[in-house]
Amino acid sequence: MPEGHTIHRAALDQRPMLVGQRLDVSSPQGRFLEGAERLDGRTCTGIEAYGKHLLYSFGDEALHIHLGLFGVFKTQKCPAAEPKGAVRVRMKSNSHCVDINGPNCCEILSLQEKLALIARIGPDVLRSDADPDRAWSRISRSKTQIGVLLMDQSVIAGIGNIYRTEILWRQKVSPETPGNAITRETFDRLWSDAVHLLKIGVKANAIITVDGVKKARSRYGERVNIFNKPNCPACASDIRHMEMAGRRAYTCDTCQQPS
DNA sequence: ATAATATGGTGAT
DNA sequence: TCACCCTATTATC
Repeated sequence: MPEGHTIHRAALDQRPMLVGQRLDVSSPQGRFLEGAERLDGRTCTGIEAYGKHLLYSFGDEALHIHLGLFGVFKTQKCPAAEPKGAVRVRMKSNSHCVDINGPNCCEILSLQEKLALIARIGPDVLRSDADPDRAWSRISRSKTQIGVLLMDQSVIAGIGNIYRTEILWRQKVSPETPGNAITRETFDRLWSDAVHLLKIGVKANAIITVDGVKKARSRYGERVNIFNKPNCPACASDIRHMEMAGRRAYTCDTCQQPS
């Protein structure tokens, strides 16, 4: 589930459930007992997403959540059901209960640590305050392949493995193109398409990169163009895949040119 | 039914 | 380079 759209969607969903209320915070699984005790009974003052990170503010301190590969948020109305699975954190307001299972990262940050985290994350395509020039300056000066750069959260935040593959295919750019061979015009297209697609992702609460598809049926299915697919929907060529930034990237050598 | 795989990133080795 | 986090879907029998 978790590329940037999932986290921004969670922020939108959970704000009205938690913000402005005193929360009962616990760790049913037991691996966040100290942190839960520290936050228990305090008022949640805001929820903000930065790339794939979610920050629940409690005054100056913040609960920092990163879902990793298989962490999940589960929300329900009160009264809450028994915790299901390994619930690291449960936060209950008067009205709702939010459970977080299997996060990669679950910690309390001081104000200073929170600012440091935000500072090391690149511009987030889903944030209106994002500055694409920061990403452009990194990309245009780098010999690293664009497929690697798009996955580097310090260069550009929010894009994950599926969006990387799909954005490059839609914009007909080979993932193996060096960053410094990307023109400003091409970069602008990549950035705009990322913004466009992740916004759709927030709305649908799913990754959809095929124009005209509205609903998510299965995980891939008709929702993506070439990710995990054998053939290109545009030209029917074989889709080639390679390891890039530690994950499998896909490309169509006919449709996607180096630059 | 059970097994394999992955939309991610950190910290140890 | 690898273990970890331990969910959800997909693949295989």
